[in-house]
Amino acid sequence: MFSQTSEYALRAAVYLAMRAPNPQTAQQIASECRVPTDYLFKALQPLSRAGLLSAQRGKHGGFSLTRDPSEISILDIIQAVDPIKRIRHCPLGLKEHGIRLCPVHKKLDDALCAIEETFRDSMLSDLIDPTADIVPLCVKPELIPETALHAKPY
Amino acid sequence: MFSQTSEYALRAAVYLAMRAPNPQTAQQIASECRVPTDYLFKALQPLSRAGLLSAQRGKHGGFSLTRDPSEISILDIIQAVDPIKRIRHCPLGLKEHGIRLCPVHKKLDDALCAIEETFRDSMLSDLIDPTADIVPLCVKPELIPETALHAKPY
DNA sequence: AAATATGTAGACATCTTTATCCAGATATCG
DNA sequence: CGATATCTGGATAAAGATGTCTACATATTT
Repeated sequence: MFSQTSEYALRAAVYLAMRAPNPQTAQQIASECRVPTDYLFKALQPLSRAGLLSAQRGKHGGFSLTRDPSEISILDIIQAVDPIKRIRHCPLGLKEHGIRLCPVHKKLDDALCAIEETFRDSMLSDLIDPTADIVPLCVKPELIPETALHAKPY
Repeated sequence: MFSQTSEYALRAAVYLAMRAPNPQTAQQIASECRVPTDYLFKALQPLSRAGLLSAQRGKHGGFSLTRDPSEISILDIIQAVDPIKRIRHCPLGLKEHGIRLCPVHKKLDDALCAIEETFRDSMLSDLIDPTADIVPLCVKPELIPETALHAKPY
């Protein structure tokens, strides 16, 4: 339903949010998020192009979010990587009635619309609430390396 | 988001509902629903196997729904053709906490759940309400051949 | 400037989805 | 029974998604 690429991008974004504002290398992200390292670059490229994250080359480089996690939604990530294709015109391409959708496609589009709205209201910060008893990416709090948690930005 | 195959299957199901209980040939369905004829068979096979429609070979054969359109939901069609894959376990495969989902995947699964519920409540009969000013498949009422509309079952 | 750590980009491989083709099975009609 | 209409199922092709590999560009450190 949601593409593998969006799943990867979302994991990475959440991971970066957890460590914001410190940049994290592709190696780190890939390893913690269980994403194939080489493919991760592909998944992050659209996020970079959309201006959601910045990439820094060279030693102490890596990826970091360009905004506060409270200002980036799941929808931002999804739309950048693998946009939800709303149904705007009749998929049968009939011109008898152009814009208005028949009940079938209206229903399908309603579902897509609902997903958009749900994801629009879900900020990365909501997903990493430290008071919750489960932290994202299915890693227990005590498994997150102290060094990473308390790292200072360069 | 939804596969092409489900879209085709849904179109066919709605078309059959509009003409129920008369069987319609793949040719008719394909032509009216704008589905590649040869591919239509593939799309309908899972519906047939799920017992949602029955296929009759030979002259005056064709496909027909096995239940009243008011008792077949969009979800029935979707699940038969291209099931919605709910997120039941952590996609990262970590065993630290098995069943309960972290906030990220919980959110994604909530969206999938909402789709299921919406589609579960949408019956084919709802989509072909003759009092609506738009009939499904984006064909105007007057474009539906009289012969088809008033055909009697064999 | 050289060495090293990192992201970028394009080529390629593999798998899945979508689409096409065709020989065969089966039902109806005359 | 023979001819015709129709669905079935398997082979194959084309396109897109996913995954891997490698040469290269750029930033940091010494």
